[in-house]
Amino acid sequence: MLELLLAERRRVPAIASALRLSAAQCHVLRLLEPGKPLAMRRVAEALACDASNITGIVDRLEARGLLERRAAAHDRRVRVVVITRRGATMRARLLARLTAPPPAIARLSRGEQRTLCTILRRALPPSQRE
Amino acid sequence: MLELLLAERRRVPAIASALRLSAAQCHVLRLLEPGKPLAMRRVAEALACDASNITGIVDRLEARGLLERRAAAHDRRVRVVVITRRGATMRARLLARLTAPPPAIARLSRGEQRTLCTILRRALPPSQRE
DNA sequence: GCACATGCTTGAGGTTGTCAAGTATCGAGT
DNA sequence: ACTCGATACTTGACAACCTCAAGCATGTGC
Repeated sequence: MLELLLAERRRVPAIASALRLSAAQCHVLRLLEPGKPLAMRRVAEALACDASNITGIVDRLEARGLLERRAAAHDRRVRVVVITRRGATMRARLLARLTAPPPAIARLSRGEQRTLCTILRRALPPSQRE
Repeated sequence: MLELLLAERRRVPAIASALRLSAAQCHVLRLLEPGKPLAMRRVAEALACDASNITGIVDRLEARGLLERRAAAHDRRVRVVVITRRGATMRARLLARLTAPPPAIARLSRGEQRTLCTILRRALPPSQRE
């Protein structure tokens, strides 16, 4: 019944292409809080895809100067990824558009939005609460 | 805030690959109610992508015997797509899994599920109500 | 030190997506 | 009837994403 709501799925690629990004690149940028390096392994887990995939995605983001690869101090096998200044401003623009309520939500009343929020928050596993 | 809930996005590809399908192929199958031919143009609109894309997707679904291309009676330019018997059973299995409540929803109480339903239903444009 | 696991990269192969160009058909205006 | 423009589909070239298998460097446990 409500899986129809997943028609919202089109929104992410649309926002992405407006910023000259792809959906996968958006997810990586979203993960990278400025100043917080992240091992590529963690990125692969977050995207739930093969590690070899991340190599290419990070390659393209790095080529555009949005992030950097660095060596990890504790383990020389792992490469961490850090967002650059340019990447951070891009990320801010991205997040602004992602969190802007889509038209489907805007159609709801203020009260409905609030109850929707609290219900959905309860549906999230406790680890992911922000 | 609740765009985090779109982490559910991973569910469709997962269900798809379990049935040896891809996400795009799932969407096409979902569109094709048995006995109701659909012009490829309409499929492209529903998927919000280029028409040339549909050619390949339909090619692969047709090669697996899940649907058929036919000529349209009223306009010889258009090709309509019809789901086959095999495609219909595949579609039934697909829909069963898609509409099954994901774990995030199952965590909610019965009453919360009901109010969630009614709110989301109001968020859908009236044309899409089922 | 050795065997094994782990993190990343590379290469091949398949699917999805874009765009541009081409063919066939339709519809309207002349 | 004829032409012109729009529409429906296909094809080809190219890029991105995805998986798998293989390879290299590094850590870890015996």
